[in-house]
This record gives sequence, C-alpha cells and structure tokens, in this order.
Amino acid sequence: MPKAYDPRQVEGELYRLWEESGAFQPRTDGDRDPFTIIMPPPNLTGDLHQGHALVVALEDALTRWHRMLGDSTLWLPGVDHASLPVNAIILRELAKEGLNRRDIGREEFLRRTWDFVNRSRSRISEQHRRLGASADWTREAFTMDTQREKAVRTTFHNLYRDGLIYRAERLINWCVDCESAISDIEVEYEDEPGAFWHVRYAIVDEKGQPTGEDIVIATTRPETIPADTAVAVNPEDDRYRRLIGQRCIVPAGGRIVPIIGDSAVAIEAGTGALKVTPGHDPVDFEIGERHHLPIVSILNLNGTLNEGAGAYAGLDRFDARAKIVADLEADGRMVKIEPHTHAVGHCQRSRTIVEPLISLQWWVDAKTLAGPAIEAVRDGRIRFVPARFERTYLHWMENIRDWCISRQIWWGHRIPVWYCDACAHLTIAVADPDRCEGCGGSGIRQDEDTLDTWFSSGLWPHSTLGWPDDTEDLRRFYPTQVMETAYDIIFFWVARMIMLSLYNMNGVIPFQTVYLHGLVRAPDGHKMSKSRGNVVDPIQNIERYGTDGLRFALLSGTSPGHDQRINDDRLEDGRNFANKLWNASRFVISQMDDGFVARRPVPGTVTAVEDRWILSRLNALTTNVDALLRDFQLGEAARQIYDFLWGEYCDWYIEMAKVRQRAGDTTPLPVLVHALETGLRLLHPFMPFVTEAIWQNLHPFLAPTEDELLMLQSYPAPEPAWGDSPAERTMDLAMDIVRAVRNARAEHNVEAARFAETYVLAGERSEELRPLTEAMSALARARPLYLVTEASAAPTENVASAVLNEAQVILPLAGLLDVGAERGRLAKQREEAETEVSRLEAKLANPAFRERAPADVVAKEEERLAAARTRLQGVQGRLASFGH
RNA sequence: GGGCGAUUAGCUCAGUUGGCUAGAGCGUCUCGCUUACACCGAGAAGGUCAGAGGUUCGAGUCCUCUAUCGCCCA
Repeated sequence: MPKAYDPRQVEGELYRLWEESGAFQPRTDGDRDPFTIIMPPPNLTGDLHQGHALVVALEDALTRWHRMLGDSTLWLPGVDHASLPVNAIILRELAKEGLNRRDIGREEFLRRTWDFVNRSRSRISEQHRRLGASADWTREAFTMDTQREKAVRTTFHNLYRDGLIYRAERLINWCVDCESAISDIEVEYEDEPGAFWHVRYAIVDEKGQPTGEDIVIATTRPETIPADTAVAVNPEDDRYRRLIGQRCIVPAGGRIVPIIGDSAVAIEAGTGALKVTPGHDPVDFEIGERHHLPIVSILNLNGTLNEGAGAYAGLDRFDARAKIVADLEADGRMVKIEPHTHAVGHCQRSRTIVEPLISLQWWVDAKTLAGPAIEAVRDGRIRFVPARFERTYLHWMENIRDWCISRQIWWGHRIPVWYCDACAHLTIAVADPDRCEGCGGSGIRQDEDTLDTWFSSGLWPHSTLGWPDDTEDLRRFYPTQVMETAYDIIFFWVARMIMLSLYNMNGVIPFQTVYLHGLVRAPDGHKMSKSRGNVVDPIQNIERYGTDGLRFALLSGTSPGHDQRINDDRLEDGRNFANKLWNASRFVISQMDDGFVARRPVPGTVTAVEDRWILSRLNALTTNVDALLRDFQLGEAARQIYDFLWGEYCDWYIEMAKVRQRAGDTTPLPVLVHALETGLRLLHPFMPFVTEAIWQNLHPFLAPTEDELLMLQSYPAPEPAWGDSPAERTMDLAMDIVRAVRNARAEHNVEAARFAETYVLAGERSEELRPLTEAMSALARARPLYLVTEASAAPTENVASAVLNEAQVILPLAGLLDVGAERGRLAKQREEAETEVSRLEAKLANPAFRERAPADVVAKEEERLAAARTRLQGVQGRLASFGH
C-alpha cells in the first residue's frame, strides 16, 4: 500500500469491479424486503453540478446502507428531457448559423436535438460513475424513451377519458422568448422599480359626448390601455360610487367602456380607479368574467402589438409603452407618473417578462387530482423529512389551480391528440392512429404542441418500473420507499408525482418518505448559477480531493432541509480523513504476516481494558449510527463515524495497542482488525472508494466471506454484549491522566523528547489503572511512572501537579519547575473547582430540584459534587505547599 | 400582506423527545521524541448560544415579542 491514499489510482478500477459484479442490481434471493429509490432525473442540458453530487452522495449512501442490510435494493437512475431548456440550447446553436427552427423544420430540428441529447446522456452517466453511484444502470430510464412515451400517452388518454384533461381558451402565461405557454409555477415574481401612470379617462354621456368630467386611473402597464374594456372602482369607495354605471373613453383607441363596481378593487392602491384589461391580466380577467366584459387581445406571440392596438400595431411591447406614454402626455391625459415598485412575472427559464394573454391550451384538472394527494399526506401514508414541508405541500395543494400542460415547442412528448378534417371528433391514442376514431376518415392531424416536461417526470415513480405494463419490477418495487430530492421542486415534481401516481396506480402511493435536502451554495453563501459564474464542477473537486473527499464534505455538512456552503477547507478535511484511514489501515495490515487470519473477538473472552473499551465504544457507535440512519440523519452519522475512527481508534486505541505489541503481546491484533473492519463497513456508504480499497487489502487476513466486496458485506448491527461501562470508566480516567501529564509538561516546557518521572495518585482507582501503566507511561512520556494510592508516597516539593476528580498527577521537575507558572496553574484549577462546587451546591440545596428532577439526575449531580469537592481539596493541598 | 427557516468560538457548522461544566473542522499561538499518517501528532487560547420577556427544579434546546438575513406563497 502506498504511503498516501491516491484516489485516482483506485476509483476507476473499483467502480468497474462493482459494476461488473452485478452488485448494483437488486438481489431477489431469499426473503428480502425491497428498498427502492428512484433517482431524480437530472436535466440533459449540461454537466452535473454540486447539487447533483449531493443527491448522489445522499441516495448512494442510503442505497449502499440498505444493500448492506440485506434488502432487495434498487436505485434506479434516469434522465429528464428538459424540453424548454434543451429547446433553448438548440435554438441558440441554430441562431449561430443564422437559422431558426422553421427554417429547418420539425424533423431536422428533432434530429439535431437527439444528437445533442445522446451526447449529453453519456456525459452525465460518466459523471455519475465518477461520483461512485451504485445505481442499477441496466434499468436506466429516460423520459423520452419508448416505454416512458407509452406511459405518457396512456396517462393522457385516461385523464382525457375521465374528463381530467381538457382543452380550453384561457388566460395563460406566455413567454415571448420561449415562444410557448408556461405554467403558473414557472413564473417567478420579482420586485422591480416601475411606476404608477395616472391617466385621465374622459367620462361621456349617453350619446358618447364628453361631460367634461374625468376619472383618473392608475396603471403599471400603460401599453395595455388599448385592450381596456372597462374601468372599475370599489362600490364602497365614496369618491367614485356615483360614477358606477356611467361610461368613459379609453384614451388610446377611443373605445367607450363602462365604469363598473367590483370589490376586488383596492381603494387605497393608486387612485382607487382601475382600468380593466381582461385579455392581459389575471385579476382583470376575473373581473371581466363577473361583469361579462368583452376580451380584447392586443399582443402578438412575439411580443409586438397586433392590429387590435390600432395606431400602435407592430410596435414591440416596450416601445409601445413609451409611445403610448408620450402620446398621453402630449394629449394632456397624463396626470402624473408616480414611482412604484411592483412584482413583475418572469419566465423561470428565459428570465424575460411573461405576458398574460388568452390562448387555446390543454389543461389538467389539478383540483380533482389534488384531493387524494392531500389525503395521502394528511393521513401519514406519505411523510416528509423534515416534517415542516408537509405544510408547504398542503398549502399549495389546497390552493392548486388547473395546470396548463401544452407547450408550443417541438422537443418533448407530442400531444397524443389527432384532429379530424371531416368531423369534430378528437382521437386520443397511445399508438399513432391512421384514421379518425369518430368517422373513420383518414384526414387526421396530430396536435402540433408538446407536453410540459413535468407531465412525464410526474409519472417517474411508476413509469420507470414499467407502467402501464404489468411488470415484475412494478409489482416488486412499487411503492418505493424514499423520494430524495431538493426542497425547491416540491410543487414542480413531488406534488405532481403524488397526484399522477395515485391516479395511475389506483390510489397506491408512489413513495413512503419524501426526504428533502437543501441547496449547495458557494462559499460566500450565494446560490451557484451559471449566470453568476460561480458554479463549481464536482468533477474538478473529485480530481483534487477524491470522490470520497467530496462526498464526505457534502454529507458531513448536511442536515435535512438546510442549505449548506461548500468550501475548500471542508473538502480538504474529507480528503485528509480518507488519507488518515488509509494510513491507520496500512499500519494494521503491516502488523500481519502472510497467511495470518484475524479471528473475530468474542464478547467475554477479551480481557485487556483498552480492548474492551474500543469494542464498547464501537458498539455505542454502531447503535447510534443505526438509529441516526433510520432517522435520515446522515450528516450526524457521518460525523460520529469520523469522530470514532480518528479520535478514538487512531488517536488512542492504535497508540495503546502499539505499546503492547512492542512488548511482544499479539492479543491486540484481532481487536485492531475487527474495530477497523467494522469501521470500514460503517463508513462504506459515505466513503465507498477508500473503504473498499482498504478492505480489499485487509480481506486476505479476514475469515472467509461469501462475497469478495466490502459493498456486499453486512452492515454492522448493535451488539449489546460489547457494552462495557467499567472499561469505559477506566479508560476515561487513564486518558484524563495522560492529558493532564501532557498539559503539565507543555506548560513547564519539558522537552518533548524527554522522559520525566511522574506520580499518579489515584487512591482506590489505582488497581484498575495498573494494567494501563505502560500505556500511560508511553503516551504521556512519563517514565518512571509510579502509580500510588497514598499522597505520602509522592513528593511535594518542586513538583508540577494537576488535580483531577479522581486522581492527581505529580511531576517532580526540580530545576525545570517554573514556580510562578505552577502557582498560576493551581490557582486556575482552584477557581474552576470552586465555581463547580458552589454551582452544584446551590443546585442540590434547592429542595425543588430534589423533589422534581428525576432521581438519576439528582444522583448524578451528587456524584459530581463529591468529585468536585475532592478535587478542590486536592488543589488546596497542592497550593498549601506553595505557602498559600 | 401571509408562511417558513436561519442567527452558537475569527471562519464554516453540529448540537432532534429540556439535564451542557456548549462541541467539531479550519484558522491562530506553542512544541514536535515516536517509521501508520506533516493530507500528521501533542498542548493552548478563543463563546453573556442575536436581543428582551416567559414557562420550568433546570432553557442553546419549549413559548411570546423584537431585530437582522434568506426562502416560499399571494
């Protein structure tokens, strides 16, 4: 084994070994519980980012853990066709050649897109492998492959049949840049500085002649004035109530419109009078419906104004605004322009301003589908981790609006609807039809539009398993156990998977637990994004720190639902941990000759205190990790394994074992091996490569195993028989003594290399410490080390000392003793002991505490007080020798 | 406007049924004999747990309010 762990030497080869062994595929032998995670499919737009790395780290950890528990474990990977983003990329490429999609036609456009997609797929799959993902690649799914297309068409067909999909002309969100409708949740509102333009509308009499009176409205969108079909005021508003029923002139275009009363008008906003534009505003659309107002549409799909805008036709929407404002000012119709910040809707993808307009689109009746989806979470069949996201989910579900699913782009699932030239019948089919289902005519045309990508990813938990076919996988692995994803796609994805899965799967939930992780942010706390230019490529991190270093950094910093920052320090720590483990293992392995087989220690036969201690600690760790993982606390589990391996196993146990081995005692070896091997198994789900690499080196010295891979060994289970609190108590004391000696030496500047005579005064606890004399002596560089029971057996002059609760450490330093420093040390120790004694005395003197606190807590505090008093007494004794 | 989250050592963060004398990594300072490891070892310094009230024998942990930052929804 090389002196330093080099991830590049082992990762690629180990991954091949794992994958070729077939271990990524679920084992179905025996009586195994299924454990399934369907991977959230990454977009095919580019490379994986740190968020994906976190997804892999978490899901792979859960997967490997369950595989080691012996479950029939399936982690099913896949990718998402991401219609709008991919479409945008292809359009951009075309634009470089001076082309648009209509120049090349649908077929050529799709050919180019598939080309891009295939390249992108293989890159993403390679990146997943670099991350160590133990996913079953034989089952990899793609939202656009034939099986998933069948699922999409079947779902569409059934929803239409049940009246849950319909086509209607409604107000939609139009993205000028994407040239498509988008759904409500793809619109992001941002506060932007704008203005309230106060515009004077002339009131007219029955003949349409101006009465000379005006009504002043305030609008944030003057360019929509030509589409006004009313002016509305609140009927409670005394200023305007008398005007209700009268009419006024729209100052651009000259249309005469009614003044209506509607309680949706906010009295205090603007002037309290609202122009009503049902064709271009959702609130106005509703007002229009209540008052049966005509709808005027003045926008073309490319963002220019149409002939409905009269003189402004042909102008771009932003130019039109400027022109209309200028004209109103010229006409004296502009009363004032008041700066005003308001929320402006942007397309999530293109960031351009979204235009509400009337359009004929396909819709899903989300309200109906939401019912069972709400129930499944309310009654606990599906639970969220962390639980607070249940409220987020429920609130959204309870206020859900119908979902616009048609997109006016070519990349995606083409809507499986065929219109007939001869009759009005719509043919909705899974397989392409060649004639109209209604009249049998052959003149049929498929709908030009495609479906929202989320419609296909909404089927993911069952479509990936083969639905609508009645497959073995579907029967075995549905419902899945865990859906692990980011909290920012609860509405986009989680909610829709629940709705569509319940619908398609006869009310059976898609997953039991929704585990939501936070965002991975840049070191400065900002969101990583391409536009910010602060995206870090996880593959670069892997090159520098190894996959395990990256994974450990991500996992140890994670706690459910919370964002985390990732920086080089954290990655370095992960890399260092891998190296530390590598070297500890190198040491252990170097202790064994060829042909040696480490027997597994058996509880009751292990006698050395330090052996009993490390095995007891190991059992405590195993017990904690088991509970933490069951509770999805992966970060805490990772940290505890780290603390055990580095802080207890390496720093103390190995060092103590060396002492015995140097004396020719070989008994620590099986314990060294067992604790290490168990630690490797515990850590494997978090750091798969380094643990497997070490295990492969360790394997020859282990009792034969059925499988030759660490990834297929069993996960350590708690073994209460290893619990040994007497050994822990003894070791705690021994470690305290060693620390106290080291501390005293350091403060008196005793040369590190020098062995110094040391007395340990431990009273009745001396006997249990005696077997550790040599260990303490070596670790504290205390030689000779006298373990004494009586204070009289130790010198008192010219000594440095430390007083612990149950022992004292005395170092005769003669000429080396810094008297001033020693006085200071002792005074500090006294102060600490005094504070502790008085704190505990006060607590125990409180009758309420004795009455109400549990007996074990009271007993513990009493013990502490007794110990603190002994300690104080000891320090005072020490100080006395200095004449205090 | 409504909801949620965060605020703990110089920095990044743990601390999940209230018992903590508040921890870790990094950074800082001191010292490094010891062939597993300098991607290391030993020691040290460093915190009124955002603020104010409250509940409780006991609050970093529960409740109320306030402040700052962030996110979601309207």
